[in-house]
Amino acid sequence: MSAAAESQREVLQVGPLTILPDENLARASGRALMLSSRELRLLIELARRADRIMSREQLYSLVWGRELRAGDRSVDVYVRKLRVKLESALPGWCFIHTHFGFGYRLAPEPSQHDNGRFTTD
Amino acid sequence: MSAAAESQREVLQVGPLTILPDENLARASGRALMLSSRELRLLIELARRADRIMSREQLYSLVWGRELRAGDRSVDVYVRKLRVKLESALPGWCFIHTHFGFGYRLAPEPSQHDNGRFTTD
DNA sequence: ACAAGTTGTTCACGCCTGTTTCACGCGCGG
DNA sequence: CCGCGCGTGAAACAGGCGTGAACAACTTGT
Repeated sequence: MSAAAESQREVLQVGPLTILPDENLARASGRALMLSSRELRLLIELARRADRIMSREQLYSLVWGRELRAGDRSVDVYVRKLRVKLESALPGWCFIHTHFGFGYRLAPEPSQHDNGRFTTD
Repeated sequence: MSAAAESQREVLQVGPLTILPDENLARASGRALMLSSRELRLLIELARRADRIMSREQLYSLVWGRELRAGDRSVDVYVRKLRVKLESALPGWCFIHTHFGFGYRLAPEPSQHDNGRFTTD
């Protein structure tokens, strides 16, 4: 890889999360996360479409590279693995939000998930 | 993703509300709302005819895809659910207005509950 | 090649959310 | 004051999703 390719390196910033796909690495407030290959890949694909709802079919296709079979819960399982590690690394933050019947959405939010209740005082 | 496909996407703007039917998502001042399938669908159909009075029969037909049966209060129930979540996300705004005997109308208005209402105990 | 640890996949149980329906009471309009 | 439309809470039901664990596949060290 040349210096030109280096300058193109993708850097995904999601709140206190920094994801470097080309380095196979994600950092939480600077500290490297210990993610497996699939976990990181899922986080990357979620982060590339941050704040957008991604269906299980889309995520499976992006991460596993093939079509999701009916009844396959792989995405759910890896979403959980990610949630556990992210919660462990950044307590008080909520990143992966479930949209019932649709899929998941990545967005950095404080644990108070009372969607839109602000004290403007 | 081409620019052509992107330009076809429906975007409904209702005051501080942004509704993206193709993404199954609605935002309040940029923040994603947590709406169920039916709630979102109802909001979409209301927003597509914003500022127009929609009868329960019309709304039910658009959202549920079949004819409203006599005595069915489903539309009322979901209007309430939407009102609660919208009020929670955007305090001080009133979006769904009741037209007695006719139906509902979606329009962004500041909540002006100071017009002559007092508690006489 | 074998053992041990790690990662990936599948399964089943049950909670929790969403949907439908019902009932009660208030309010609007006549 | 009366009647019906509407607001509202909650029960009942269904199924999507969270979760732990067993099992398989892969990696690493000796």
